[in-house]
Amino acid sequence: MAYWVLHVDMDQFIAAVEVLRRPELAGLPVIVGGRGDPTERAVVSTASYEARAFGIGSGMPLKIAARKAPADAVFLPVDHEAYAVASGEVMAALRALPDVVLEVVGWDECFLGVTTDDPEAVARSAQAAVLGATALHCSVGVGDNKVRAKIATEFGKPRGVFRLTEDNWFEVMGDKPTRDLWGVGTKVQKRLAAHGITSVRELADADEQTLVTEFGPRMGVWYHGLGSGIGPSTVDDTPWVARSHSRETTYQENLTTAEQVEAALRELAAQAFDDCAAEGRPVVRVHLKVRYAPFDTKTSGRKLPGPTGDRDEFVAAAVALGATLDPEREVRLLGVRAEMTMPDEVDGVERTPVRGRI
DNA sequence: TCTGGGGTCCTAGGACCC
DNA sequence: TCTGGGGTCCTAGGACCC
Repeated sequence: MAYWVLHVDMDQFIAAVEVLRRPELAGLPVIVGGRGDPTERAVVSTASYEARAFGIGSGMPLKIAARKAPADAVFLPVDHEAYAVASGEVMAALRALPDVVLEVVGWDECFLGVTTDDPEAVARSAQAAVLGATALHCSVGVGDNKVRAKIATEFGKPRGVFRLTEDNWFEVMGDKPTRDLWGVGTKVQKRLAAHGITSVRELADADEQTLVTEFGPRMGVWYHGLGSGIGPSTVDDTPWVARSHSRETTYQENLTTAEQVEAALRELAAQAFDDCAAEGRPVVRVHLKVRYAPFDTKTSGRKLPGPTGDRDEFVAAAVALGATLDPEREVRLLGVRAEMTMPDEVDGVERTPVRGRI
C-alpha cells in the first residue's frame, strides 16, 4: 500500500451553488461578482461554463465581462454565507470517507491524504460522496505530493480524475510555461524568463545557485524543486487558525481629501479589530494598504507598543499610520489589517505553512 | 480592458546588542 | 580610536493563493 495525496476541487463552485438554489438559471451564462452590478468596480468571482464560452473568467473586471456577455447572461452578487454553508457540507462529506486525512485549502478545495493501492477508486468515492451530499460536481487530482496533486486536478476538469506523479511529470508538464506551476505568478515568470527559463523542464534543469541568487535561499530552492514537481506531501488536518483579519474597500468614487481618507480608515480599522476581538485575541500589529488612482498599490505596517484589546487604541494606530499616506494623490482602495498574537502562543495550535517544507 | 476582498509567507536592510 | 562578526527584532515592501 502506498501513500497518496488527492486534491479535490469543486467545479465552478460559486456558480454551481447559485444554480442549485435557482434551477431556472441552469444552462444560462451565470456570472457572480461584487454586488452583481456590472457597471461597478468589481471582478468576477466565478463564471459558469456557459459564460466561460464567451471568454469570461475569474478575476476579470465586471465591466469587461458585461461587454463580452450575451443578452441572456445573469449577473449575481456574491453571497459568502451561502458558499460557506455549501463548503461545510462538501467538507463533511469528504471527511466521512474511510481512513482519509483532510486539509481544507479554500472554500471549494481540499487535500486528502490516504494510504491505498487504488487512489482512483478513492477519488471516485470522493466525487460520489460530494455529489450525493450536495448535488455538486468536483474534479480530483491524484499525486505523490501536494504540488503534483494540485496541478493534476486541472487536467481532470470537469468531473474527472487525473494522476500526476514523478513518473509522468515531465511528459505532462515539461513543455508547459513556468506560469502553470502552483506558486509561480506573472512576476516570477518574468524574472525566470530573464534567465532564459521559460518552460518547466528548463526550470528543473536550471542551476540552483542562480535561482538562490535571484530569489533568496528559501524561494530559490523552492522554485528549483517546483520544476521537477517536488513539494510537501504531508496532509495536515490541524484546524486552521487565522493570523490576522483585514477589511478593505474599493471606492466607487476615488477619495480626494484627507478627511475622507481618515474617516474611511477609522471605519475599516474598527471592523478589522472587531473581527479579531470576536475571537478574543489581542492585536499586535497594524497594516495599511492603499491603492492610489489609477492603480498603484503601497503597503506599510507598524507594531503596536504592546498586545491590545482596546479598539480605540488600534484605530488611533491605523490613523497615525495613515498620516504617512501621500495627501496629493487620489485613493481608490484602502485596507486595514489587524495582526493578532501568534496562534501557538494563544492556544498551542501549531501553524500550518501554506508551502510547507521540502 | 481595467483591474475585489480575504488571507499567508518571504526578502532586504537598518538598528541594536554582545 | 577604530574595528570584526553573529544574532535578533523591526519596518517596508512584494508575491502569490483562493
